[in-house]
Parts: sequence; C-alpha cells; structure tokens
Amino acid sequence: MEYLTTTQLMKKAQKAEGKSFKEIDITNRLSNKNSKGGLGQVIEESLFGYKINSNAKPDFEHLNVELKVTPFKRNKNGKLAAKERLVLNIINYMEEINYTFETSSFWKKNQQMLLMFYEWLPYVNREDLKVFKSVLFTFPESDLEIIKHDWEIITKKIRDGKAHELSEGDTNYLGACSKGANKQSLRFQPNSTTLAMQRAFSLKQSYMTALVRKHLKKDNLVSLTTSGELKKKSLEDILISRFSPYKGLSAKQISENLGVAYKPTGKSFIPLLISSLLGIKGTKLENIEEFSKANIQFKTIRLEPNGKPEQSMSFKNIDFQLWTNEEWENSYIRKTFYETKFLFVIFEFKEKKKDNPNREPYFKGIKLWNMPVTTIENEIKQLWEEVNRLIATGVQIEYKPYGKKLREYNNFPKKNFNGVTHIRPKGQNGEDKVTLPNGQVITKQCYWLNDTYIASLLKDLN
DNA sequence: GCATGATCATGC
DNA sequence: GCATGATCATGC
Repeated sequence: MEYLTTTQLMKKAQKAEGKSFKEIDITNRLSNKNSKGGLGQVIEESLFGYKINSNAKPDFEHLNVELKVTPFKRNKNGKLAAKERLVLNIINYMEEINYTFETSSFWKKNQQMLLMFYEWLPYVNREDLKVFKSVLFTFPESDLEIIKHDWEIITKKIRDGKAHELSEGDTNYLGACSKGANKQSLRFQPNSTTLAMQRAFSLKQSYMTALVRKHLKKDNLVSLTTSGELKKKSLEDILISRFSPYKGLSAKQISENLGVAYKPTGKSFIPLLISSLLGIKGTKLENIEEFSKANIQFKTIRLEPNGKPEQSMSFKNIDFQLWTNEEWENSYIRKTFYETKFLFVIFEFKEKKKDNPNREPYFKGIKLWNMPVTTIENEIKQLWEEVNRLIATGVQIEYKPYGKKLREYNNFPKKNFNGVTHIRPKGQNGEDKVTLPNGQVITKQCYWLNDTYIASLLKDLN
C-alpha cells in the first residue's frame, strides 16, 4: 500500500484510534510473546502493510516520515505523562562525528514523525492496550535550536573520546540513551581505546511528557524564550543573562524590583522570584516549557561568608521498599541523577548568623548542573549498595540520651562516607517513622549531597 | 565549628 | 495528612 500524501497517511493512522493492538494485529504477531518492539511492528505490518526494516532512512521515505508508536500513562494525580523516553536511531560513534546537524543520522531519520500514542495501563496485557491518538509531529523552531545544541554536545563528547561518559543529563531535550541487550553491548569510539556502551538518540521522557500533555490534553506550557533568541544563545546563556542583572542584590531588593511580596520563609517565594525575573511571573516552574521538557529542577543554595553552603542539600525521602527491590541499573536514585538537570540558584550571606540573626541573603548567580557519570557510578552507587547491605544485614538502631530526651542513632552512611553523599533522618516529628523491608522501624530517612561537595561544584562560579 | 539527628513551616 | 524545603540544637 502506498500513501501519496501525509494527509492520506494520517487518515490511515487515525483509523486505529480507539482500537486495541489485538484488533489491529492481522498477522497474529502478538501471540509470539517475546518479540520486543512488537507493538510498533503490529502497526507497521498490519495497519500500514509494509515489511519491518532497520533502515537508516525514515519509515515512509517518500514522505520523509518516521513512524513511532509510544506509550503514555496517567499519574496518581491524574496528570498524563510519557511512560518512557522515545528511542530513536542508534548512534554510530565512528560516523556521527563526520556530520553536521543537517546531515546527521538523527536529522535524516527523525525530522518528521508520525507519533502514535497508546495508553499504557498497569496489569493489562499489551495486546489489550489501545491506540489513543496519532500526531504528525515536526519540531517547533525553538525546540529545534535546543536540540541542535544538544546534538553538538553529544558529538563533541564523542569526538573528544568520551563516548563512554555520555549521559542523558548532559543535554536538554535530545539525549544519548544506552541501548543494547546489556552492559556488554559495547562499541568502538573515535579518539579513545575505551569501548563505549551502544547508545541511541532519544527524546527524553520529560520532553515526551510535555508532548503528551500538549497534544493529548492541550496543556499549555509557558516559554521563557523565543526561537530567535535561541538561535543566538544557548538555553544556559539565556538563563544566565536573565538572572545576571540581579547579581549582588539582596532577596529583598530583588523582590521589590520585581514587585513580589517579600516572604522569605514561604515555600513559593523563590519560585515566584524565578518566574518573575524570567518575565513569566506566577507561572509554576514545572509549567515553564524549557524546564519541563529538559527536566530542570531548581535548588536554592545559601552560602556562608566562607563560601560553603549553610547546609547540605536534601532530596527526597527514601522509599526503602523500592531501594531494595531494584537493580542498580534501574534504580530510582541512578535514574534521578542521570536524567535531572539542576538549576542552582545561589545566594550568599555576608555576615555570620551569630553576628546577625536577621542577615539577608544576596543573589550570587546560577549554575546549570548535572551529576557527572563517574560520580553517579562511584559515590552514588556506593551509597545505594551500602544502604542495601545494611538493610540485608540489619541496621544498628540505638537510642541514647541527648539533652533531656532519647535520640535515635543509626549506622547509615554519614558525611564522612565518601565525600559526596550521606543519609540523614527527615521526619515531621518524633513519630514520623517507616518500616524497613527487613521489619525494622526507623525515623524516615533522606539522602543528601554534602555541603563540601556542593561547595566544590561552585568553585568556578564567577 | 562541625556532624548529626530532630523538627518546623508551608503548601497541596 | 503528608512530603519537602529549611533550619534548629546538642555534644564532641
């Protein structure tokens, strides 16, 4: 069957909306339980009637359209989200560096995509899942500027002989995700003798979530920039230039300048300052298009006069059931640090607290940061392994006097563990406990990045 | 002064 | 009610 126009193609695609894969699958491909990528193949073979291939060219070559069948899910709070990243073509490290973006394997194959979204549901067999909607997708101009920059970052790393250090956190929308049967799927790379994991270009899960919400639910994200600006500057440089006029001002002065009520203890105060100085006052940071698509999370850092953070940086409370039931490769904490970019918003105090309890923080600058692969695979992995070991062998939990009360002590990793990360309790009050998978009961715990580690990241801050 | 456990305050 | 960012308090 030949589709002469994209309109014809889309008409055919839309015929599948609302149908389950079982209904579409005329060759009974799905009865063969083990074929991975099977749902996409059902669409290729049964709906569009063409042979499966792994061609470098788009699936519908004459229309320049690549077909992608991809799942979304509903979160507990009812919001739609992509179920996974969208994996595109495999990167040939030896060849990709010889291209420009315009001649790249990514652009040749994926510049126009027919995205067929299906709804993933827990505990439902895949053949019973249904196609929800089909979208003919081309990249919006400003997204494309960010993706071009991402592609440059990836190819530069390959060219520098660092393909084995690629991480999805390096880039904003376009990632280089690992793709292969296992860690043994290694490939040669230029300018280094180290073999690197096979990787594919991918659109990050956060980017796909934004697409799902836009096309399936008509959610509106608010952009902080324009494609014109992105043609001249990277997203990071744009952020730096938006923040730089406020350098050296106190939080109070900034709030006055921006017409934001000064509520330094309010949890929404810093987010409101950020959205205001980005020119989109009141927009929740998660609804800022660029932050949402690139999975950028902000963190406030307050530095003491000596340049060290006032406190270590806390993250989520630990879900010990999850922590002990996952392989390291699929672990929550590993995924978090690989896939999250952090926007550090840095303030400094000019006086010590004991000299002035009402001291003001002054804005010092920002830093976009993601954790280096070596840190994730060494120090963070050590933490993950040590917690697992302690839960398997039993955590030492003791109660000792402290002032007039008893205090709970444990032997989870402390600040001297490995210089990067440690574990500390975090509950609402003395009663805020969790039960560990081994049955022990302990105050809720949280993982932290050491203040000294954070300080070392900010050394080059101008 | 720092490490570490404890808990407050806010916002959903 | 709870998660989370923020910050306190004691003892070494």
